[in-house]
Amino acid sequence: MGERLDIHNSETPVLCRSCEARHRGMCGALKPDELVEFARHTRKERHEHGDELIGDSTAIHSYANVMHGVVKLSKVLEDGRQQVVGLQFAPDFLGRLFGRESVLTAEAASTVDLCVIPRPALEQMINRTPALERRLMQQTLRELDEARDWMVTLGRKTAQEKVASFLYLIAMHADPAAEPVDGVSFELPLSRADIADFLGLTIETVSRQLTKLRQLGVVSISNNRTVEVPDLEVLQGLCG
Amino acid sequence: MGERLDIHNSETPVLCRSCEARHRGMCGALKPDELVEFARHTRKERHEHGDELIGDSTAIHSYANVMHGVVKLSKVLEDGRQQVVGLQFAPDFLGRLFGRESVLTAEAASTVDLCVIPRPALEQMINRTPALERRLMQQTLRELDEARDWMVTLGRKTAQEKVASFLYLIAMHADPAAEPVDGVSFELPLSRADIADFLGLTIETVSRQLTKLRQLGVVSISNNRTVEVPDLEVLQGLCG
DNA sequence: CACATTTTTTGATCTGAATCAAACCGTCGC
DNA sequence: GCGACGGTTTGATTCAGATCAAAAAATGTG
Repeated sequence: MGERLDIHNSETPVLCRSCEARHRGMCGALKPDELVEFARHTRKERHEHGDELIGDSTAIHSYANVMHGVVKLSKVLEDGRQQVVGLQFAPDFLGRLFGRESVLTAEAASTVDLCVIPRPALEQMINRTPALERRLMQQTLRELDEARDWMVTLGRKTAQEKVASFLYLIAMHADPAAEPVDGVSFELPLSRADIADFLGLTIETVSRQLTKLRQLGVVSISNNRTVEVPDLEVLQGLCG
Repeated sequence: MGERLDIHNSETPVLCRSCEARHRGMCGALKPDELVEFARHTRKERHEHGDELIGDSTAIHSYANVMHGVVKLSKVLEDGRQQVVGLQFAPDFLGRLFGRESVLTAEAASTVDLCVIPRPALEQMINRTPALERRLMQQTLRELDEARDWMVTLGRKTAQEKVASFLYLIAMHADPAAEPVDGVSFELPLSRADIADFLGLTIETVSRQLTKLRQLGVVSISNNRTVEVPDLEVLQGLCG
């Protein structure tokens, strides 16, 4: 667990020092010299809300770490029906390893800072650094767990439970340290339309359920975006 | 692609010679001597339809390859609502790598043959054999892709499309070589109740939609289990 | 084989969420 | 300040799929 010993090492690239990926993300697997090598290939990119980061069926030329913001992963049926299949927060890894082309669309749900690395550079690094591959494996397994949890929500929960589950998910990501006992406050990273696409509902139903949760005193919402949850345990109780 | 050159090598363990995992599964990553080493730790197990292979919230002591049959992965909410979150066919890998305890239930959906390996043995092998870890990574990524595809089905498709998608999924697994142009015939590995839990529907709705597909001439079903699809392309067209 | 049990199908009715429609509310530019 | 415009909320109605109920078919059993 001595991974942080080198934080004050002058060799650590400046940009990496405050990066979440360095601590909790994939770069935590890298030794100082490996990190320097890694940073030689990366570039920082800022994207605004709505920007498409990866297009469906486009060739995969690069990967990235989410440094800040929220990325929305989604799929669409030919007739336009859309389903959000994942949300990525800092310090998640972005991109489909070993894939020929992307099978989904990635879009900036908020202002997003990415640390982008070209595909060949990362793949060489993975081949040389087992610890890095292991980290990425663990993140992939976590994403699989999350996807399966969400399948339960999509397949078996009521609209009310879905909306509560969504708020709970965001609350936990906004403040991962929060105990369910505490109250928390956070900004919704998604519009009602995106929330609906995440939950397999319509905009109207999402709105109605939010209203209902407000009436129950489970949450209060200001400016359509700022959510306050006085008691996370109550919210959790409504998740089904 | 010379992986099969050693098939006639007398060193290849007898049980492995006809095993799908040896060819398309994780054991394809092993060199002959590694395979021998691997086989020293494994045991073959047969389970009957309905047997619980892994219990929710139980410690993970071993992993396995599915040699034959279908395994159903599912999750339940406290009040008993159930969602099937995955199906594993030969030669899929079974078990949550690096996890402390299982977050789901695995159950034999048919008679299932497993090649079981104790957790420490596999983990040591992974640490010594990068190619093995890579294979498992690829399988995990594939499972993640499948989970996300299924999220679209659960969140955005109609009952008819869900049932068609399920039949199409099974048809493709029953005969992976089949072109969508051909017709195929296969046995359903799941009961109506399991299908309903997979699709987020009720038994009655599944039954009604199957009847409707039969009336449309898209499938014909005998003995409740044997399905014939005269034209896979038509079925695919109904998947949404 | 007859009988009991489980699984599946079919039918009638109900309901939660979708759809259709309109009002409301920032906020942005002029 | 005003109107225009996207996003959100609220209301009325419809409908797909759930629920309740029972018949029919498959499966097991002495």
